[in-house]
This record gives sequence, C-alpha cells and structure tokens, in this order.
Amino acid sequence: MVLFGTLRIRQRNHKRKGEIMPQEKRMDGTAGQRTRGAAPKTRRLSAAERHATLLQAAKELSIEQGVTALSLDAVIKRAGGSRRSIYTEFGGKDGLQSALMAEISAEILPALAEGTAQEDDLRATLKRFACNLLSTLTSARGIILSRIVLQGVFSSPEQARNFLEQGPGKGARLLAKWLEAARARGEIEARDCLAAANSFIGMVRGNLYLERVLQLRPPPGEEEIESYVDTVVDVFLNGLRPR
Amino acid sequence: MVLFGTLRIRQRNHKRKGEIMPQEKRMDGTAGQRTRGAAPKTRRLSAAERHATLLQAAKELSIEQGVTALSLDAVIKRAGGSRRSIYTEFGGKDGLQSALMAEISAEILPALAEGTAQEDDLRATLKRFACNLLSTLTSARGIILSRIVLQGVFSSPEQARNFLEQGPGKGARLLAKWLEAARARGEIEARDCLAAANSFIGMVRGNLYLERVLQLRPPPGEEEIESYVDTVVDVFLNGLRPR
DNA sequence: TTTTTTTGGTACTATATAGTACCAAAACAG
DNA sequence: CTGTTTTGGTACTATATAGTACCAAAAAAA
Repeated sequence: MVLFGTLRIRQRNHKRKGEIMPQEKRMDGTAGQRTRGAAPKTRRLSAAERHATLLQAAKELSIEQGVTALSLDAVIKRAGGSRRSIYTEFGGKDGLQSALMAEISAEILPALAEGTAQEDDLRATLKRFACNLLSTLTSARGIILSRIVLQGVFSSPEQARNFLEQGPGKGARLLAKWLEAARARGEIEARDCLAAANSFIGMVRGNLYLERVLQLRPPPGEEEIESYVDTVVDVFLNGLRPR
Repeated sequence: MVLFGTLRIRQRNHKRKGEIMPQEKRMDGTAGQRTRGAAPKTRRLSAAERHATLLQAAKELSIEQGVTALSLDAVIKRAGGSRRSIYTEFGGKDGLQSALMAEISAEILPALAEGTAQEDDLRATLKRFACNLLSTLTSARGIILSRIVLQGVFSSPEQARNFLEQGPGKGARLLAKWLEAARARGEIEARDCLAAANSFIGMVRGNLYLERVLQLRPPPGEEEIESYVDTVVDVFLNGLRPR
C-alpha cells in the first residue's frame, strides 16, 4: 500500500536541469488531506543523545561499508529519528562527516604522538612508543580515520595535511628529540635524527598498516605487536649504534 | 550480420531489478520529429584507438579528481565519442574501472618487485631495489593505483589482496631471498629474513609514500630518493651486521 | 553508386540520494 | 487542562549519473 504511493511519486519527478522553477510548485497549502507525519511511537531523545547516536551510527556504517558509501538515509535508519535531526545537529552531510572526523581524530591523533621518555632506557622508550603507535594505527578507529582522510583527499586536503601533521609528524618530532638526547649521551650515532625517526615510524607501520587499511586482516593482537616491535627496535637500534 | 545480432542484444538488456515497468514508457514511436543524432564531424576512430583514448581519459581524470569522482560523462567529454562506445568497449563503468586498474597494475606491479642481485654487493643491490621501489610507488601512476585500490576495498577486496601480493609482497619475497643468501655468506645476521625484508620496505616507504598518497607533495626527485635511500640502507645494514 | 554496417551525438529512462516542507504527535510550559 | 514548542515520520524536490534508445551521418561493403 505504502509502496504504491512511493512508486507513483518516483515516476513523476522529471524536470531536471534546474529549469525555470515552475510556478505550480505548490509549496504546501491544501496539504490537509494527505496522510503525512504518521505515528511517532518511540521516546524522544535529548539533543545530546541524538547527537551521539547519529555519530555512532555514522561511525559504524563507515567501518562496515566505507566512508564514501555513507548515506544519510542509512544513518537515519540505523540511528532512528528523522532526517531533519541530522540537519539540526550537523547542518547536513558535510557537517556530519566533519563531526565524525573530528571525533575520531580527537581519539586517535594524540595517541599517535604519545609517549614519555625514560632517560636511562632508549630501547624501552622506543618499544613503548612503537607498540602504542602500531596498535593505535591498526585499530578499527585508526583505520576508519585513515580511510576518511584517504578518501577525502580531493575534497579537503587540509584534513589530510592535518592528519599527517598532528599524527605521524608530531610523533616523529617527539621521537627525534629522544634520539637527539641519546646521541648527545653517545648511545647512538646518527646524522639526521628526524629522518631516522621517520624511518623508524615507517618501519613500525611496515606491512601491517597497509594490510589493515586494505581490509586484508583483523587487528593484530598484543603479542603480535610486541613481537614485531621487538624485532624492529633491535634492527633500528643496532643500526644506529656507534662503531 | 552476426555482429549486428550481438549488438542488438546488448542494447536490449535493460529491465534490471525487475521493476514495475510503467506502461507509458513510449519505447520510441513518434520520434521522427525530434532533432536527434545531429552532426558527427570528426573522423571515426578505430576500436583500438577508442579503447586507448577512453582509458587515457579515465586515467587522467582519476589523477585529477580521484577515482571515486570518475563519471562516464566526464570520460566521454574528454575522450570524445559517445557514451555507447564505453559500453561496447568496456561493458559499462565497472568494466572501465577494471580495465583501468588492470592497465595501471600491469605498469606498476612488476616494477615493485623488480631487481637483480649483485652477489658481491648487498648494499648496492638494496640501494637499487629501494630506489626503484620508492620512485615507482611515489610516481603519479603508483599513486593512482594505490588510490584505486584503497577506494575500492569494499567493492573488490580481491583487487586489494592482489595488489599487496603482486606488489610489495612479491618484492619482499625477492628481497628476503637476497638477505638469506647474504646470511649464508655470513654478511648479515638475522632471524627472520622475510620479516626483515618487510621492515626494510616499510622503512623505504616511510613518510614519503603517505605524503604522496595524501597529495601533500609532488613526486620526489632522483636525488632526494637516492639520499633518503642511502640513509635507510645504512641504518638497515648496520642493524643487521654481525656483532 | 547504392546498400549495409558502424558509430557519433543526443534524448531519454531509471535510480540514488542530498536537502526541504510540513503534519501530527509528543513533550513541555503555564 | 490548554496552548506552545519540539521532533519523529513522511512526502516531496532537485540533481547527478549509470545505462538505454535511436537518428543520421560516416565508413565500409557490394
């Protein structure tokens, strides 16, 4: 029955190409007879609840189908509520995506550049840093964020720059400082500590990150990460040791 | 004659999704008055030429605006010819994208796993391999291919697997063989040569590849690549040297 | 040249989906 | 309880774009 109605409508919408804007546009009036606005049965949500629910639904859908496939209809269908709530809460699709990205960034980026140096143990410092980096990057959230950034390169290059700057870039600078301190103590030998830091981060990402972004494997377990990081740190530190 | 038959068939296969098929569909008739099929003025192209031209246009547009934004209208507009040629040549958008991907893969993937070992000089071998890998990966084509793969993860995971397998994966296996040989000669010390190879490749990719995929910088010059690779190889080989 | 086949160009259909309008019911204020 | 505001649900518009139909002109065949 309902289906019948929607089919009718669909057959009627020609007149594309932004044509002259027909007079008969009938922006309402006479609408009394129609059976619109049927039956709200669920409890009303608060603004904050709606906001969170919508974001959550968007996040899940992004994980499941990719960010490019994210449609407002799907978000509404999962989150409940009406299309309008997206517009009141986020201003539209762009706003929703920005909010999604901001939220995930806030969760992820700090973790990518996090770490405290243990003055007396560079190896332990590197290991902790690398484990944290790798597990964050390859986590489900890290992967969504990566994909959002990757797929949005053309529409918002600033976001891409920001991601790299605030994430791996910041991490590399932090790491470089530690390396410089170690060099000053004579523990390692290196020409360009920032370059070395970037290499290290690249080495840590290795294949795992690529495989994760390409959806070819589940997130690694803690042991897997630790074992891989052990090897990497060994090679790296051995490579930098004074001769 | 026969050919005619097949064309007809292709033109006729609509009615997807088994939809309701409205009565007034007016599958022609009365078309005599319309001024369709206006004035073809350009020379006709051969099938091979059309094929190549379309692919080239698709490639350029993918570079400029990203693969997800690729539209058939845009391709036709750039390549000339008619929409139909896409369907006769490639069968549709999916076919075009597959062809595009196949073409770029054929150009790129072999280069990612290319290299010849110089028995007597592991360092030089690694350097050549790394330079080649890095310049290929960060080239315009390498980046398009990466993006196609990245953006198509959900629609065609096999392509993603294939990319990783035939590209970096194959390269890592090749590299691992060289490392094993060097280990047998006592030049290096390593537990797991394949893991070491993967680390090395990750190190080579480093930040450059990420920056390129994110469209944050132009392709690196030869000197930049060589200088970076020098550092990486130094650290790596030093890290593996016997104690 | 005349006939047949192929193809460029265009019109058109079908569909997906972003965004808007609006009713009626729920929540809320008094 | 009564009137006002908010919001869920739906109808509807606008637009982009994949895919189809088909004419007429160009190329090829006869």
